[in-house]
Amino acid sequence: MEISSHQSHLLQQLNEQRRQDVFCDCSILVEGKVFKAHRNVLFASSGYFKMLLSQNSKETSQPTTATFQAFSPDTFTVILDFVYSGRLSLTGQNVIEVMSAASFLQMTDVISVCKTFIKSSLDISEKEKDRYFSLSDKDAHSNGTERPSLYSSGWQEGSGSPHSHLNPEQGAGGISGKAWSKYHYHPVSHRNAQQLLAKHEQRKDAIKKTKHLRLSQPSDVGHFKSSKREARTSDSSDHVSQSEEQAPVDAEMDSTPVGYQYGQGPDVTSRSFPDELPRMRFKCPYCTHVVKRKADLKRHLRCHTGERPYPCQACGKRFSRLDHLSSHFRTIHQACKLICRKCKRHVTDVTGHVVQEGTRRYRLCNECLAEVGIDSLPVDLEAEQHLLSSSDAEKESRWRLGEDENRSYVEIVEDGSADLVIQQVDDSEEEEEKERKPNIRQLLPSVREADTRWKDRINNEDVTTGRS
DNA sequence: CTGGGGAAGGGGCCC
DNA sequence: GGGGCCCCTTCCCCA
Repeated sequence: MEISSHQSHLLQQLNEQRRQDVFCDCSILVEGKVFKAHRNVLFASSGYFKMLLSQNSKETSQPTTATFQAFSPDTFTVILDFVYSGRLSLTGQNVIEVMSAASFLQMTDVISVCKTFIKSSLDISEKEKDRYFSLSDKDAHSNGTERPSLYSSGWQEGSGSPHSHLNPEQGAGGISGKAWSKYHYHPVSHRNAQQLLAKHEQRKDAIKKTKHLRLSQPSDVGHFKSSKREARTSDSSDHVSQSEEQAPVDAEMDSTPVGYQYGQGPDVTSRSFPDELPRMRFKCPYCTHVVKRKADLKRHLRCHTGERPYPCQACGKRFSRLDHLSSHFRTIHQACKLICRKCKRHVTDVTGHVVQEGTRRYRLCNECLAEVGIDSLPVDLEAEQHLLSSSDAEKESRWRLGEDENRSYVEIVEDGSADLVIQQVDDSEEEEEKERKPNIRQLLPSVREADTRWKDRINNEDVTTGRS
């Protein structure tokens, strides 16, 4: 017999304990503000905390503290409230930052909901846009910076609204479509929209600089990095929107944080400015980037969603693009570069050998090999490649490029957010440590030791052999 | 502290 | 539309 109210009651009790600071064994410092929480709850809710707390599990008697500057206290309040209530208070103004924080904290459900929220707001924007264009130009121009079409959806989850502690599919399905009518919207001004973007950019910078934390940032946050080009694009568009304030359509395109072109076809702006823009342009809904091809937009979107559907079979590192994975695999795991790692000289299969260190492979010339006196096993790539056709050597190598895994991954993760989930792989290779356990070097000196053991050995060998 | 090199990642574009 | 290549920038590590 199940008592349906038990879960919510339990959560309520935990939330109450949190508010009264009862049994709280974890302090989170966010830009100077201290949040109290329970380790168990954080562990169960966030991949990031799971990672952190599992590293600290041996010291359970000590209260755990974590420090963040990658997001604001307000944002963390939203996150923490969600953790303890299952209710996510999203608005058009905080959604980017919440998503960014959720990405940092590896809370895939929250990311999914944020993405759905943004996508749904696109629908709203589209409808509003239609209504907007149906209005007279006079109205549009008289509005100045406050454009009715610039609706971003504010969303407060109601009592009966979808619970966020559900899988991404449920989350997406529950919010879009019919359920969307449950949420109310409020207009966001042009200025707010720009502030939203600017704030997001600041947060991205902040996330980049979070290395001072006891825990450095998870690698998956990296997808929020913005390229210079993007920044330039953003700058230029800001300039346009400011200098051409009288051109509503253009300004709208530049300032709207959520564009209209999310897989919907050519940009409406090409209708207004046929001479200035190519006929087919696809605008990123998350930034001001515009591409010519839909496929390029799809590819570009991965840098916002953090989707990394291409895992490396050798080290588990995930990539957003297959060609990046291929490049990584060739460079790191196949020792394709015919250069001695130590002396940097060109080597061939005759003058050098491939050495395997963990999952990493590289080449050493025979001389350096002798110097090092390596007990790492030289890898006989020839024997391996003998089994392979030259064209498909890569895919058929001992480590495959993850076709099967990739397929299943894509099937499972249709919204791409689950790539933030920490995989439990017992390969302890250094890159993997960097990727999934970014703070482990600081928390576990032994890892650092293992990291440098190889270099120390080489150095020692240099000393003993009288070479420098 | 700084410069160089490697790796990663993003965009353009061709096939 | 996907795969792949090339180019570029950024970040990180190391000497």
